[in-house]
Amino acid sequence: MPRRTKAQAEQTRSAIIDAARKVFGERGVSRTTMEHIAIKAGVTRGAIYWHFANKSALFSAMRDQVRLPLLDRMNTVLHDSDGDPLDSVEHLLCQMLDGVARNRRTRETYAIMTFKCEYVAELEPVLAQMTSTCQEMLDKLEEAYQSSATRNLLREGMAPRLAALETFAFVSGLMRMWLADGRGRVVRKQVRELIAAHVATRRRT
Amino acid sequence: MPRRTKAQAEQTRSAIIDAARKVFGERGVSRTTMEHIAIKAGVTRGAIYWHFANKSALFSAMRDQVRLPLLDRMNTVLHDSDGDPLDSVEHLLCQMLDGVARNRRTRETYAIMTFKCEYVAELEPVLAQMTSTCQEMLDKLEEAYQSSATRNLLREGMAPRLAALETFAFVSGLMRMWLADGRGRVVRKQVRELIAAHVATRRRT
DNA sequence: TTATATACATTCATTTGTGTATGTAAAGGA
DNA sequence: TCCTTTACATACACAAATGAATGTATATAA
Repeated sequence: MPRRTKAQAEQTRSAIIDAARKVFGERGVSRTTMEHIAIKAGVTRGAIYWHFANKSALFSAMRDQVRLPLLDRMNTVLHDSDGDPLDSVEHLLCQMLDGVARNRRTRETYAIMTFKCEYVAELEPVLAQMTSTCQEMLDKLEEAYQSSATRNLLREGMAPRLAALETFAFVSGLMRMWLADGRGRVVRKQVRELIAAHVATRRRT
Repeated sequence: MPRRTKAQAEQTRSAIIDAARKVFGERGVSRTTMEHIAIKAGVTRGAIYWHFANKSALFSAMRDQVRLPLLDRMNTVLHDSDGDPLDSVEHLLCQMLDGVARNRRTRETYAIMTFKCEYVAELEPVLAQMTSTCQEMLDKLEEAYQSSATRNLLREGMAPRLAALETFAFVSGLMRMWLADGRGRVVRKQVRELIAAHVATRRRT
């Protein structure tokens, strides 16, 4: 095997991440071996250990591929303070679910993070990080609801903080249902309606 | 070690399950060894293999300790057709979250099922079972909302099916948040209000 | 009372995975 | 052109972990 150029190396690196995502999805994170990933990627374990310190580093790399774009979108969508904040919330939720629906990489990664890994030991910090991301989104949501309350757009008697918590619980659960739905399509076809219905409960009548 | 009587055997069996729950919670399911469990339970692996075929059988036994009671409560609470169905729903949701809050066994088991196990291979059927349980609850919820619509108690323009799906997503996410909250108490203190607020969005004004 | 099944403990063979160490050939810089 | 570094492949040592096999003493049924 000749030594590869830098561009080729970058390509194998991403091939390794792709392979990891597939195998993680099939066998679960803890049951997949570096060897499994190597075979799927068409390299040897040596190559993987060259690019990543260990399995959890590889896991993190995979996760970052979807985490960072999400953070971007969250900030973008919830921060255009011109229109109706409730529209922004609805738009964000649709974007999030749409991203999962349309982008295979995103979908598979979320499925792994939800059903195919254990948040202990080296992955415990990941859980903490997720918690802080959630906290951030919670705050953003509360802001949006607060802002819509100020503009007299929020349903009366609805506390922004509680509304934000409820919305967050809703998307969190919805995402989970979507992923678990498999080929059932029970949830997937109605996602848009569901989100609209949810946000509608926030709108002043 | 003398041979134990049947009652004693039953006691060791449940001690093994208790130990498994603890170790699963600490190290995650796939990283816990039969040896770990055995040590925690004060027995040897031989004892565990006598009572359970393997780790996933042990996992199932642990799970059944909380799953079966839940099914009972679901049927009980959502089936007393005298009162306001919306009250029944609210009561059920409170019961579910309360169960997790009050009963350590329930709480730890749910935490394991949510964050500390991978639904692949032998645990794949577990996921399928969970899906069917969810389906059942969804149907029950839809029934309740349908019934409250018939009695003119449901908010106008709210479709029972969508409302049920949204409620389910809500509890599902709420449970997850509750479990992830750890000692933060951000969510836990407001659970009752949250549930009340959620069900309030269903009530006709 | 005796035989048998029970409820474990102990031991063993085998597999499997990890991390590292070492090998290697070509890329890239001087 | 030559030397160093890169990007891997190969090989090795070590540490679990599993499940089965075997041992054993006693409940328990007949």
